[in-house]
Amino acid sequence: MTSSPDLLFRALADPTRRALFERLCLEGEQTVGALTAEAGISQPAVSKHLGVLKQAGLVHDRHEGRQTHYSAQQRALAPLVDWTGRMNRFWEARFDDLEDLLKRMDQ
Amino acid sequence: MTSSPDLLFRALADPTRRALFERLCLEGEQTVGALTAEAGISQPAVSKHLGVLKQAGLVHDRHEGRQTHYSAQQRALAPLVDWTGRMNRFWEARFDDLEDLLKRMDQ
DNA sequence: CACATTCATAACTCGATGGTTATGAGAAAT
DNA sequence: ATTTCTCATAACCATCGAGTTATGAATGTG
Repeated sequence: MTSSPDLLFRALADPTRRALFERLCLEGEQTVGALTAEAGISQPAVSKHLGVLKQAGLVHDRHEGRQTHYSAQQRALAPLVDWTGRMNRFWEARFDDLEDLLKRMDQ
Repeated sequence: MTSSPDLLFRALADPTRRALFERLCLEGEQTVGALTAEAGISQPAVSKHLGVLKQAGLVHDRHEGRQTHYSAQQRALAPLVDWTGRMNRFWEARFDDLEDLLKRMDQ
């Protein structure tokens, strides 16, 4: 039972994969060939990385003729944002508590 | 030159490590012994994970007598939040462009 | 001092993972 | 029909990483 943040963190842990995702985010849809041209690794390696990203829901593929276009699915980052939010909420909560404490001590 | 988000993603990619960090975030400072008691793995394994988290700046350790207390450094998540923000900003930008386009088409 | 406790490090094992080359499937071009 | 192009998959290899046990260093305790 691999939870949702787990797949995301694992997929984005690899720098090559993150670079691919960033390119798709910043430059929009790209073919495998275009991605391979700048990735510095072989085409099969790129395809495998794209497969991992796809399984994590981070990218979407569209087949057109004999080439495949990949695009970023930024919505998939939501669980990641939620997670960091949950981890920070408690920091803020404690901060608020501290503020309250200081206020009460001040009176 | 491992960049900042890289260390963070890699550190948080492991579920055991993420669980440790979550515990420190939610329950506050803990000794290695306390963490080991619930981690389901050996003490050396926990120590190693804490070492990785520490190197990523996600936790801070405080030595007191013969035990070490670890606590979460939630501020370290900032680069991660920034990164997701950068990846999403473009999504919003495109969304805005689309909205603009639709408005212009409407007139 | 001798012993116990707490943690970190060393040495090792083993499965996961990222890379490669080879090849096949499908679509386009000649 | 044959060839070419684009991508995915298979098979393999090397490295990495997470776990283990064993042990040492440092601190407290009898």
